[in-house]
Amino acid sequence: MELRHLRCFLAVAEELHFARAAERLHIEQSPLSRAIKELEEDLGVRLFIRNSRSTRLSRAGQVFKESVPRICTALQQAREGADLSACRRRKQTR
Amino acid sequence: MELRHLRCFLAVAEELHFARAAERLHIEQSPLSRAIKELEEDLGVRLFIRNSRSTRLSRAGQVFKESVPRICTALQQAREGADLSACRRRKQTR
DNA sequence: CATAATTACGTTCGTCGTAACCATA
DNA sequence: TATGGTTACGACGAACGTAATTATG
Repeated sequence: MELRHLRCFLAVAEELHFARAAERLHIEQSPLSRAIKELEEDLGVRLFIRNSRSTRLSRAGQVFKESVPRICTALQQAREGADLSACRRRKQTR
Repeated sequence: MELRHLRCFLAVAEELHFARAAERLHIEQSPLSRAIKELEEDLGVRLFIRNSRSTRLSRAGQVFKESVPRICTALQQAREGADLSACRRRKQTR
């Protein structure tokens, strides 16, 4: 799994539409479709139920969607924490 | 930032030695060095203080290291949550 | 001068986009 | 038959490994 997969998942989970999600991500539908497929294979679980007229979250997809924000928050906190302590250090240093 | 970068960071942060960390990751020292550099550039912060004889965490690196486990936990929970609900669904379905 | 990290360089693999394809309402 | 998702395929960029380089204790 890579963060790219999570970004793709989130877009599709929110749009429930591959074409719109792809547009939002500034990529084409084809790599998006593949990314979701890769993620599903990695997890061993189908995240979306899609027939050729509609896309909706599977049960597993719903649960997964709920946990993604926690990952994003953790990532952001890591970023900010590092940045903040570097700023403080820069202050101390001069 | 990609998860690859976090895996690399964690290995170096724990080993405090690029060669050992690389070995542990089953990659060479060279891509590892680059990955750390990329991460540092992405964060805009130096994570390790390294001269050619030793490697140690910077202040920002220490803070970052503390936040990485939270990310890993969140990722694992997402994985398990999806997997679990898929199992439950399979049970229900039959 | 030995050890540890980085840079140079060519190769390989992954990801992309275009286009053809398949499925269903 | 129009719409929406997937598969095929060639091109490009990112990541790798080997080897040369730099730096310092």
